[in-house]
Parts: sequence; structure tokens; C-alpha cells
Amino acid sequence: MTEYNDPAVRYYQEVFDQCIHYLSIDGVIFGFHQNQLKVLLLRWKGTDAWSLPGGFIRKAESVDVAAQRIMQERTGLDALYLQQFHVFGEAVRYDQEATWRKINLPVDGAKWSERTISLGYYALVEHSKVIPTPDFLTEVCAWWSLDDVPALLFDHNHIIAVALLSLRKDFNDQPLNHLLPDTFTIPELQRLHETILGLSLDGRNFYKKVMASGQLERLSERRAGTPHKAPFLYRFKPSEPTNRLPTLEAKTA
Amino acid sequence: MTEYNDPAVRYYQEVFDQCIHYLSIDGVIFGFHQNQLKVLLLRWKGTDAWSLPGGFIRKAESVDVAAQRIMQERTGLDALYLQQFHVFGEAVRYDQEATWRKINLPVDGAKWSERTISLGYYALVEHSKVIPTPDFLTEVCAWWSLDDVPALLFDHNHIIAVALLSLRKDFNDQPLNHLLPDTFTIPELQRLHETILGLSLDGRNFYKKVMASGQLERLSERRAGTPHKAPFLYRFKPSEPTNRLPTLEAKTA
DNA sequence: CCAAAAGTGTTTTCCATACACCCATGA
DNA sequence: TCATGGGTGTATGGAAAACACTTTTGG
Repeated sequence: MTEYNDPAVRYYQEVFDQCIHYLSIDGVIFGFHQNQLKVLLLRWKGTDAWSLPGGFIRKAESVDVAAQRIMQERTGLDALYLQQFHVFGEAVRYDQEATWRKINLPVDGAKWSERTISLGYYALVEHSKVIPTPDFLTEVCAWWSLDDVPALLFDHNHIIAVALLSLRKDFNDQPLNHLLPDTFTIPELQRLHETILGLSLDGRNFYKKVMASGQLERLSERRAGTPHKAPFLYRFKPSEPTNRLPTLEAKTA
Repeated sequence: MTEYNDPAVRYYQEVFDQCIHYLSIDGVIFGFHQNQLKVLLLRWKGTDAWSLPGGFIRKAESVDVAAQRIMQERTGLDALYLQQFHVFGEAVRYDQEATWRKINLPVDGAKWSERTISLGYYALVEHSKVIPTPDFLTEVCAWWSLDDVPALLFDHNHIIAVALLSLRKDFNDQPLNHLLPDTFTIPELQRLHETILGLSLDGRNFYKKVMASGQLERLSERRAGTPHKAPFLYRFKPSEPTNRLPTLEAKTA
């Protein structure tokens, strides 16, 4: 266990110099595929240990910009829909020594053994557009179905759980356009809602509700290549206000 | 403007040594008095500039514990009801140079000119129990009615606005026991709801709703010394679960 | 006795839920 | 033709909103 990963040590040295100490960002990137809610995870080099994507904030960088940067690098996507959802600030969040061992870092290194406060962000992305890209310390970046997520490094299982609760709390009854492709069918939208809420909905009532919201428009085409009746395609009306929460506007008096 | 406040500089040196850099906590302490929602503000020594209470996180201290500590020092209260509501992480949150000038700090001092990311907490406290206490840098700690809050230092007007929106979003229809004394009348509770929500409610419907919640019990006494009909006193049933939001419980798999 | 606030009812409206049927398609 | 999922209706129940009257007290 004393075979230190030298490039990793150098990487941390760089982070130590350029970024804010004691502070990190962890990202829960949600995608929806095959009727399942998925998250993007990273496998660390030379290990079978997985974690959430994350990173650090540069000294003169906005926190939101840092989050965008970090998530962009893992997904290849611009202008992600990001939501800050919780600060994980306990003095002891996980067993640091055991964790450094799992990812082959020197246990006694002072640099990375600082306690970190993590700012939790979740992203809603269109699954098919993502190009999963590992970072410097990892060798695999892949989607995991929420139900199958293994035991992760750090307190990342906890972070995912909190992210999911926040997502449920936030989205209420608004359609989740960021998780879907431009066009989709009503049953697909219903599966998405069911998956996030963790319950099953009545298709008739669901249809009425989303139609009543006035945010969808039906296209003339139908989904081709499915068995059974071909469902209509819909899309979110472009002119409508997005379902992003209203921006908190309040300026100094 | 070059009369530097030496003790202040020393204070910042201490903070610089013991606390996490680039990170601070700002607290919006809400109280309710005379049918008005109020916040606790501090006036800086030798100035007429006001700000929110705030402070820094020690290197091995939980963020929530730090917030408790900071708020306790300003209120004299233990075990405050605190809610983390937003991270203010823009790279430039306000005009630093102008601000340092207002509070008589050397404009070119490197120590306190670091950009800070602020973790916003709001507290709900019983107005009458608070002993407003200034800190080392301030000479007055006082309640301000939300409607009268002056132009504050930093971006604190903005932080208050966001705190209020978060409070409205969080509390939904739950009674706000932390803001009220042990006993209170239904009309008083109604005023509180109206003040926070910024709208007026129907007394009859309000009465039915809070009674239906089953969380209140009527005492035999009535509020004395009021003009007109004396209203009954109520209190929250002690055995009932508190109206604190359910703790986010989710452990590592 | 009158003004002002407290205390409680009934009616109506609306939204969420429950539920049933026909349609289109591939096998 | 039948199994499967798509698409749309109608009925019902419960909560929220609208609304009116009596009671108590100080002046």
C-alpha cells in the first residue's frame, strides 16, 4: 500500500495551489434512459472504486461557474441545467484514511488530508447527448442506474440520496424538459415522472395534467417503430417560460 | 480614511489563522414582534453601516456547528432552529474596496480582501428571548423590521431577500412554532403566516386549518389586557412531532 | 349601545383521484 | 384476432375558498 500514484500527488499539488482549500464541488448528474433514472459515476485508476464527479473551485471563480466547468468536462455538454442542493459540511464526513488507501494515495500526505466541505449540485441532462469522459484520476466514466449504484467512495451514496430527495422536492409537478430529448411521447414523460417520484401514476390523469399545463405541443408525427399503437410525439413549447425555478431576483435597496 | 482600526486588523489576523479561507457564514435571524417580521442587524463600530451577523468556520468545525455558534453569540440562545438556504458564490459579490472604506479597513490589505463564498443560513427565533449582542467589530445589535431594512454592507440586502423567499418556500402550511412564544392566540398565529407569505388570509378558514392539523391545544386562559373580546391562548402540543422538516436520512449502501 | 375583534358555522368550487372504454398496431 | 399499450372520457370525494352571523369587551 505504499506504491504512491505520483501523477495523482502532483495533481493534488496543483489543486492545492490554484484552488480554494477545504472546499469542493460534487455533482450528481441525472440522466433518463430506458425508463430508468441514472447517474454518471467515475471509476478511479487502478481500482474498482467509484465516486461522483467532482472538483475544486479556483480562487477567483464563481461557484456556479466551477460547477458548470466540472460537469461540462465529464459530459461534453454546455450550459447544463444545474441546481445547488445542499452543503455537506460535517467535520468528519467519512473515514479519510480508509478512503485514501482505496484510491492509492499516501495516507499521511497533508495536502489532501484536509477536511473538505462539499457543495452539492445536481444536473439534469439529456442522456443521449452525454459523452462520458473520465478525469485525470479516473479511467472509466459511466452511467449507473440509481437502483444499482454500488458502495461509493467518500460519502457519495449519501449525497446521491440527498440529491434525489431534493430533485423530488423541487420539481413538484413541472415537466422535466432537461432530461428528455426535444421530442418525446406522453407515456415517456409519464415514466420519467414515475421514476423520479418512485410511484406509479394513472395515465389518464397524467395526460390531463400535463395537457392542462399548456407547456406541451403535439407534433403531427408519431413515434415510429414501436409495437402497438404509435404514440404522438410532443415537445415543450419553445416560447413558454422554462420550468427552471423563477430566478431569485432581489437587488440591494 | 487612513485611520485604520487596529484591533479589527488583529481580529482578521486571528480569523485568517484559525478559520477556513474564502468561506464565510451569513445569518438571517428572523423574529416576529408586533405583527412584523424582523431581522437582527449589526452596526459596525464608528460607522452608520449595518450588516447581517456572520462569521467564519474553524478548520475542524462542522459548518452547522459554526452557524450555531455564530448565531448563538448574537442572540444568547441555544439550539437555534437553523436552516441552510443558499450558497452565495459569485466571484464578485459586491464592491470590496468601497465596502472596506465604509468600515474603516485598509483597502489594500491582502488578508480580508480575499473573495468570500458565503453560506446562507436563516434562523427562526422567539423575538422576546433574544438578547441582541454585538460582536467584536460592531457596536449595536438590533432588530429591524423587514420593511425598513436600510442599504446594508456587502450583498446582505440580497441575502435577506433570498432568505425570505426560501422561508416562504419551506414552511408551506406548517405552523412556525420557533417564532412564537410558548403560548399565543390564533389571530397572532394568523398574522405570522400572513406576514411571511405577504398576503392576507381568511380568519375562518385559517382557524379550521390550524385546528385540523391537530398540533395545537387550547389552554383555559385567555389573552388578558386586550381591547375587545379576549382571545384564547393556545400552545403547540408538546408530544407532537416538531414542524422541522423531516431529516434527510440516507446512509451509505 | 356601538365599534372592533374573536369565534364558529355552511355552501360552493375546484382539483385530485378513481374508474371504463375504444383505438391502433404487430405478432 | 388478440394482446398490448395509446388516447380520451366521466364520476366522485375531499380540501380549499367564499361567505355570514353571533359573542365579547372597552369605550
